[in-house]
Amino acid sequence: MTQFYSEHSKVWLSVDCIIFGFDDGKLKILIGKRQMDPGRGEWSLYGGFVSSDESVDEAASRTLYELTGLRNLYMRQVGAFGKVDRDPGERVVSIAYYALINVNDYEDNLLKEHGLQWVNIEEIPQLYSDHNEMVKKARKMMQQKLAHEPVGFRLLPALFTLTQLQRLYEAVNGAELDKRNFRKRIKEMDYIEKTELIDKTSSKRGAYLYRFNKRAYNEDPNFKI
Amino acid sequence: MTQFYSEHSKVWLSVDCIIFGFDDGKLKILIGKRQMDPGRGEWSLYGGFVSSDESVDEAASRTLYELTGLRNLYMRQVGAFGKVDRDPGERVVSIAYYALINVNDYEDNLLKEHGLQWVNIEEIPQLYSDHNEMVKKARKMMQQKLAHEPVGFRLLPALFTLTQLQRLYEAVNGAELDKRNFRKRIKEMDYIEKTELIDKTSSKRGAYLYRFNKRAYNEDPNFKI
DNA sequence: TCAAAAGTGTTAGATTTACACCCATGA
DNA sequence: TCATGGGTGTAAATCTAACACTTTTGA
Repeated sequence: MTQFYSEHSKVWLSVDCIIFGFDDGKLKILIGKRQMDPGRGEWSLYGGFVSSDESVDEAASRTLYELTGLRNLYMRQVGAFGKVDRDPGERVVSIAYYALINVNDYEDNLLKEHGLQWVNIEEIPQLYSDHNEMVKKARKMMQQKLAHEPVGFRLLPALFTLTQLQRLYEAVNGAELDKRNFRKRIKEMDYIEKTELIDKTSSKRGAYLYRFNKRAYNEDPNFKI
Repeated sequence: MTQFYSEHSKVWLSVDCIIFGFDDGKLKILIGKRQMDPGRGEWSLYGGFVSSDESVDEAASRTLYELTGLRNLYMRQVGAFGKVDRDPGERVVSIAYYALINVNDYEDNLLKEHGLQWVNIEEIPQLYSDHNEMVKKARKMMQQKLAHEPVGFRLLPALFTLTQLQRLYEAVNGAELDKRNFRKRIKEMDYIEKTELIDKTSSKRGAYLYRFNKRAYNEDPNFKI
């Protein structure tokens, strides 16, 4: 096992997940009270260790699955966090990932089971270790991503109104958008399809429901890179 | 030592460096033939192991210093590469970093000492393990960075001509730029200062030399983020 | 005197922003 | 009938892209 690199030291590798959700017009993440030492009781991201038979990406997927029961979530690596004493107990280097989920797909009983809750991104308390840094970087990367690729629908139900979509963009960017300009821009995106369905939950008149068309997106020449 | 996480397995952590330089109008990186097993003799990035008393960032700085003799290089993390079998010998997870250096600061004897050479970014051969992936991602990130922040001067001498700067942007973007539009854009950047010095090495008439003013950059309200 | 690189402005087109009113409905 | 959120177009301003000639000088 140690034939090549035995003179070097090994470290524990963990993954930590910044799980973004959108609810009540606000961008939120899932955090919980840490249930293990060191740091028991502190607010923390959900994480896990990378084991020897899985890649780091797989460890992140597995951790997300344990937490949400969902597979194939949209997930991107944020980066490695490797200060010597970032973990108060041992030398642990952590790779952070962010994921986008539709909060409706997330069952409330899982929140209790894992002792987690949704917290508004603007009101994150002090977190364990360097987790606040991770959240900050994840948020910046996610903002950047949303500005260039239509990943927003992953935070919404399969069918959504344009107002919902606009509120989502506003929450992520932290700035209000002009309704007419926003709709003009969406209309140019062939991969956001209007359906004939109408949502009446948020207005008397009702609003058309839209959906994301993945095929149209992949065929859009503007996004062939 | 293992009081908290002993049920989990540890891994070796390495850093790999994508060192960008600009010479002869071309964007290049430093690669060499690997001098250790496994993979001896294959083209490879320069790397090293993270030791127990240094952060991952420090390991990258140290590795860059060993290689170049330079400290405080511009350096950014590319990300963690963690496939199970990415290293043919052992489980090694690697954190890639890119760095920008002025090739004139790099002494040629170091090239020989480390068995390295500058290779045009468009002509990178097949590299050891997943190093080609690292280069690809590093290049994309560097492009992105250069498009939004004036980091280009780190690839140039302290004094440079506008033509040099333009060639640099062209090499990084892989596309030609219009000379007049480019110069107009540069003129608006107060942190790129014209000097009274003239460079005559590349033309009979001579071209004004410019320099980057860090203070002006930090005070530029457009870049307060 | 001429080859080679440096330097310089203007205009058309495209994109972005600002802005206000009518519609449909359930309470 | 009215309060609420849904839906729609135009014009000004800004930004981007295209484009060609003069200058300087060493060989």
